[in-house]
Amino acid sequence: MAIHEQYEPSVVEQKWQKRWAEQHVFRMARHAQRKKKYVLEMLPYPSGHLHMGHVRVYAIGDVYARYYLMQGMDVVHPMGFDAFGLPAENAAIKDGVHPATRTAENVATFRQEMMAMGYAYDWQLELNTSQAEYYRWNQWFFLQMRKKGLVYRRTAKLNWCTGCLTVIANEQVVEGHCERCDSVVVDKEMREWAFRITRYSQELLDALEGLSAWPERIVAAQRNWIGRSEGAWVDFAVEGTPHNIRVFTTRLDTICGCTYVVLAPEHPLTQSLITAAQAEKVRQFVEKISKQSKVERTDETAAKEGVFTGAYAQNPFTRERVPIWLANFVLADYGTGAVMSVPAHDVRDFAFAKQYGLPLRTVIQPATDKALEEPLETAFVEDGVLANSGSADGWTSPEARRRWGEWLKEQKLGEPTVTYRQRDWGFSRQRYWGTPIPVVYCKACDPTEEGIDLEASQLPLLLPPIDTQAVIQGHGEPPLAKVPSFVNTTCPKCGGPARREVDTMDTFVDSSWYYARYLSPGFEGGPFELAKAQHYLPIDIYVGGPEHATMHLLYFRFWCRIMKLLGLVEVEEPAKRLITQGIVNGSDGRKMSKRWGNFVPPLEIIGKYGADSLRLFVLFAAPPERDMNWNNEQIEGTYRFAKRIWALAALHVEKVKGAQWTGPFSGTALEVVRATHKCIKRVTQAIERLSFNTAIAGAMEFLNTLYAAPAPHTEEEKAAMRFAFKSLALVLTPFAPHLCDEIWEALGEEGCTVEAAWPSFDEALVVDALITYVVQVNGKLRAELHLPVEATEEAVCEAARAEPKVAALLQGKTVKKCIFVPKRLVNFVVV
RNA sequence: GCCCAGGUGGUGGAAUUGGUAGACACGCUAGACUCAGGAUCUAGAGGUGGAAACACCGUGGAGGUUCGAGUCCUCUCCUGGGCACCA
Repeated sequence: MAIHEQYEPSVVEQKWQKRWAEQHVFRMARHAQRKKKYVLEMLPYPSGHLHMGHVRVYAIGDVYARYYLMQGMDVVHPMGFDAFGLPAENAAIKDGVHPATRTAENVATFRQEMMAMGYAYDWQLELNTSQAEYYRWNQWFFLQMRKKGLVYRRTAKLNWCTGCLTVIANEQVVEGHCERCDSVVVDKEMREWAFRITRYSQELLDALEGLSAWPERIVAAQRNWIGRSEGAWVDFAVEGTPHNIRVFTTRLDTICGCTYVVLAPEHPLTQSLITAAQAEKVRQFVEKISKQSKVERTDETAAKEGVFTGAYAQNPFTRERVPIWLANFVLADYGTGAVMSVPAHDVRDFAFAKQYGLPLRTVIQPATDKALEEPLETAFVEDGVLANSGSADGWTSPEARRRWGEWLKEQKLGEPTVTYRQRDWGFSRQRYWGTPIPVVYCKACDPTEEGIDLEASQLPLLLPPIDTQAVIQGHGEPPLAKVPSFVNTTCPKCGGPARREVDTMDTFVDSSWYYARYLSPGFEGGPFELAKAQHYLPIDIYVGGPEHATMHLLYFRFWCRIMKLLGLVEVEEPAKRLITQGIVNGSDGRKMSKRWGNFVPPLEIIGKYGADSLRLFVLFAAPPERDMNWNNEQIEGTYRFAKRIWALAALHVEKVKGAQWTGPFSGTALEVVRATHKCIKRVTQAIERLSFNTAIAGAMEFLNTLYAAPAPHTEEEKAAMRFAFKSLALVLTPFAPHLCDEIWEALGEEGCTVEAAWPSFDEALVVDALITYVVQVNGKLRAELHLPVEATEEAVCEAARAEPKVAALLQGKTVKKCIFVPKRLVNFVVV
């Protein structure tokens, strides 16, 4: 369309989307000799349609992809689909449509809607995790990791989601509910497969230090999640038996104040400790607790309950005899499943001791203040100075922990140690629509069901075709168990009859390494081409939601280490810089959802205002990392901005497109040139510091200046205006690419904006000829001066004093001091 | 309880290093154009007082440092998020 016609976004946008695709503008290695830049947004699950959250993340990534292209880099910017997963399977339960069919439809829709947004993707790199050419490498990784002892099968009380009807990982449980579907999560004793991510707990923690370009909140969330805790284990001998109770404590300094020990009811020693007198009480207690779910048990408001076992242990420090109790608040799977209780110096122990009438002993006194008042009204939990602790009296808490830790080790009674809150990553899912686990069970070769690995040559192990309605029913049984042709197989070892594993893998496995596969998506000789990975990794900028802080973002850091261990990559950390975008809420501030009737489909907005205006809106309304609300009036505002650019271009472009001016600019032309340089500087720096909203504001301000400028008449003025429009098209193209390319073309320029160089600015022209000086008297604003840039300090102060208002205030006073800030202000300090 | 973000007009948000608080935009008001509405353009606008000039007050609250504080320090309140009977 011609620029003098009315602005019609759909026409402009389709034209340029087609042209970009035809000319392969965004193809990886199009300029292979350039420095690489890998810009990536987290790959989406293809649900029905793109929503505003997607529009926002991809718009953020797109700004950088286009910006770095123009900065002369070889930009990789791929997109793909996290296509396995529950929603498609849940839909199949309802309507019997095979997940593969539905997923294919959804992928097509997603791709089409993304294209309508004009994102700068290299679609040649597209990948789909539900395709065998992708998931076969999940299976390959599984086999490699098994060889390294990083995968194992275990029986445990697992998190069973009552909605998804599958086991889920610890990371996916939020306050006792499923992170995905919000259903209640219950305990279920099951066998499952797990990755030994805890082997890397310390490394994952240490390396957080190096992630300086990750948001602090994500780093902090991971640190919390890993939950490193320094302390010591100590063995308490059980009186009259050969057993020891091993406790874990972070407060070894308080050990002389230990007046009882407590075991988790599930502790392996529990049964052997019970005395006849207490047997019935203990049995009832254990039964009661075993019926409670993890959620009930770990609810802090729940009553602390316990029971005396009848047995005693010996404190290895004081040689005292202390009773052994069981209690609901002691967790079997943290530390050693047993604690030493020091009621005087631990809030929880204090409450428990009061409740059951157990004794307290104060062994720590505040370092500075006077001694604690007895009896204690609350536990004193801070570090201090030891008391009532024999020869250790007077030591400080840290000193006691260190010295006693050494002593324990010498005596072989204990040892300083570190525990972590993080658990191994259980990845078995009792679902169909995921990667089959390449393992079989053979009664003859593998009686304990550890699983026998397939040979690498037997991969991929394909998901079998199924009668959807018969197999996917949502009853909580693994659907694959209902497919005899899949289940029944032969043992790779003995050739006898065997059964296949029927669980599939967590989809977080898929997203743990996809970023490496993008670089060579069709590669068949391994998960990816090593040379490509070496050249393009790590990801330079990774954009995605903060909700993945302790799930995907932790798993993919783990997996990167696995890939390094396997010699596949050289880097340890997958992503240098992380940007976590805020949520797009509805206009009422609530989560955008059909339920609240505040849902705005992007496609509708594209149809009404165009993709450029939508991109401008999501980037202008708030800084990328902050939450924002959709606003029907603000989108009108960005649309108006787009129309104003178009209208002014229509007015001038034809007249100025051939204008040439080599000499220095002057008069109104110079003002236009200065405004242009100012705009380039502002936008460039704003992009660099992730402040896209102010980048757009800078362009808006520039446009307002151009509106206010007189229409160009002379060749000089025309050349200045041409320069202004060229620059505007270049700096705004990361935000509104279609519109900018149209203007670029109307100006008679070749190709498209992303193939042009990012404009540079002249620092000398960024400063106005006249500087506004603020004149203060005692720090209060009293006058404004407009003086030439070259005015000296003396001249400025002189002019300031001459201002009538200032002169009046200085009348009869002594100027103690005169503060001069170049190009900014003068402040007279008077008394 | 611990950790992380935040708190600025009617609204979304600006304010690299302490230096004109409120850029830019929405909404609003007035005017122009129009038969009219919409669109568009022009102008106005933190609050209080005042016809105006102008004055005073103003970045959750209280102190402090400084010629000068949204910005730095101390304490405190509130909102959102993460972790947690974690020994």
